[in-house]
Amino acid sequence: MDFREAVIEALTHALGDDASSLDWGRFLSPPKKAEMGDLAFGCFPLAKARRMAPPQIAAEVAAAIEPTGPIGKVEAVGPYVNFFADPLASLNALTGALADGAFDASMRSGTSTRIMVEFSQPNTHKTFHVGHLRNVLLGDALVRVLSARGHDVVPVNYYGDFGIDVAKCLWWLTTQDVGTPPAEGRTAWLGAAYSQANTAITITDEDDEATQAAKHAQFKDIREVLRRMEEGEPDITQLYRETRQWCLDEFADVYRWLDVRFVHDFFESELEAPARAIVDAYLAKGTFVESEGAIICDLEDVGLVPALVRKSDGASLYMTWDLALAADKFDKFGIERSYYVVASEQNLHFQQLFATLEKMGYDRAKDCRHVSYELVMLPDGKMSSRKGTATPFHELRHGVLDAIETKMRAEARTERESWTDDQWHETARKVAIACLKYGMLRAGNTRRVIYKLEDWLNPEGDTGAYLLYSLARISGIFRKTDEAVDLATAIDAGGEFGGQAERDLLGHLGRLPDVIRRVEDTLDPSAIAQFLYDGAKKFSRFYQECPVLKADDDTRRARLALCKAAETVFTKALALLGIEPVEAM
RNA sequence: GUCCCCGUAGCUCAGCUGGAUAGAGCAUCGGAUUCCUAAUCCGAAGGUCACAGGUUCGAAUCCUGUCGGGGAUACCA
Repeated sequence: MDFREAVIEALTHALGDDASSLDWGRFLSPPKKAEMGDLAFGCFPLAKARRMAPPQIAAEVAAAIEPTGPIGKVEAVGPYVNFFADPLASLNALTGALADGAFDASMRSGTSTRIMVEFSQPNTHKTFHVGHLRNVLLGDALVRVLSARGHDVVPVNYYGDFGIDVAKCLWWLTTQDVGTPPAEGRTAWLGAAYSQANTAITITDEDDEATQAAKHAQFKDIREVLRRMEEGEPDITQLYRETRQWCLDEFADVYRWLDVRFVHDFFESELEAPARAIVDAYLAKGTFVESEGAIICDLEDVGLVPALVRKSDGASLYMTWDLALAADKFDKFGIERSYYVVASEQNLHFQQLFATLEKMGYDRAKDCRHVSYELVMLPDGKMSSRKGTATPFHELRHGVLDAIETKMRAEARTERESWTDDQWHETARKVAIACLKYGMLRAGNTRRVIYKLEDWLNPEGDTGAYLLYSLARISGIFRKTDEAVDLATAIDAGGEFGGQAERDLLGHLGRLPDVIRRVEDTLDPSAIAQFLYDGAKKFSRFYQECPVLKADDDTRRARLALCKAAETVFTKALALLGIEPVEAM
């Protein structure tokens, strides 16, 4: 019997009839502070029936319970009855669950669902920058969490690889002296061309009439480039294909470096034909109607402004392609739930999309969810690929890698003396990725992230490096002993095991399944980042206060088992964020 | 105008379905290293939880309103 069950049984016995109608999930929870115990029962709901003040009830209930088995101690504090788990019994329960798979099973949902998660959605011919990183890491973390929950997850990407913005870039390349592209960062190079084209044709208040006319003429040229692309004219098509491939290759390289995978890619360039067909079909059915020369889906009955599905000049828009994409997802992939990881600017777009799909007769529209998150901002405002103010991703990657390797090389450590160059690079890579992923994912989805390179590289405090460091210290302990720890074997004597720091860490480790259950509901993985950081802090305290290898036999065995459990749980939690541990750093 | 998000320590943020003395990191000040990695740990200082009402035995948390910041609001993606 585990601790929680034992507490409920003891309370049921002590409370008699009053216990029958209690909602344990609501009134039985961990206390605010760890030194107050492992589970607390608030006596508030009994106050009316017993016509007594909660603190009085708590005192009576505590006195009526004799601690046995997993329950180590019971005490009343104010209106609460606090239960302390027997440390050794808890330790054995946790290590046992980790060994026999019960822990992993408790992370899984009862039912397995086929879920598609669409994320990243980069545009070719534009700079891939730090802002896009948040989307990739959020989507990837959700894929990992939903998979751990036992779902059949289908991660997909959707490339914006066609349209007027691509034409702007190609127009600039073909009309200006742009030199040759760099060996690395060709996407950023194309993005700069795109940005310069935008600047060139954007009309400002200072422009006189002649300048304005010139800019209009340039815009007409860009439309002409788009027309040539659409008609597949050889010259421009070759340039389009070549530059598009540069971008796709570079995206693939970024995903590989970040260890992010997709099982299917969708391309905007392939959606135009089916998108047109959908609009025609539902126009004929009457689901879509003509309005002011354009075609819309009226959504007034659900309280939304109409969704525009075809412009008055006959062109398609985002909405049109998204309808075709959604139809594809439902019809060809047999998915039950469909998630879209897209910034919060698109909140209305997705409300309209899902409402339109419902009107089109897709029952699954109610199982679509928009995973909305706030943007990554620069200290002085929004990042814009249009204006070219964003830090390209490859710059960030190198900046972080260099800073971390410099930091490591600056301090002597016996662990590193025998490292080969490959080990240096590999460790720096893992630490860099931990910093980036943790830095992005520790903020809640509704929170804006301010990007400041100094903060990302700060070696102290609440960072991904701290998490890896804690884990490296555990590895360090196991490196210095031959004593093997078998989680499946229960420990029968704990010596001095059971101090505050040990009980605190132990209690924390057991909460991971609750955390990931919550993440499936909220689709916000920051709770896992929080869990990891809190856990690392608790471990550091334990590490400081409790010598492991120098302790007496019984104490040492128990503490080693706790270390092994912490290593196992932290590694699982890190993996949910896509972070790999290091043995030493 | 309407809708969405945010407002908690000097700064950046946690705070799970309402419950015990509102918690971390950074920055500031003080302390810890003959001992498993000091990218660490301990302590001090720092709060009218934007404001005003309401619901409740109890509100940072729920409701209403006000103020401030950001975003969206059919022919950009």
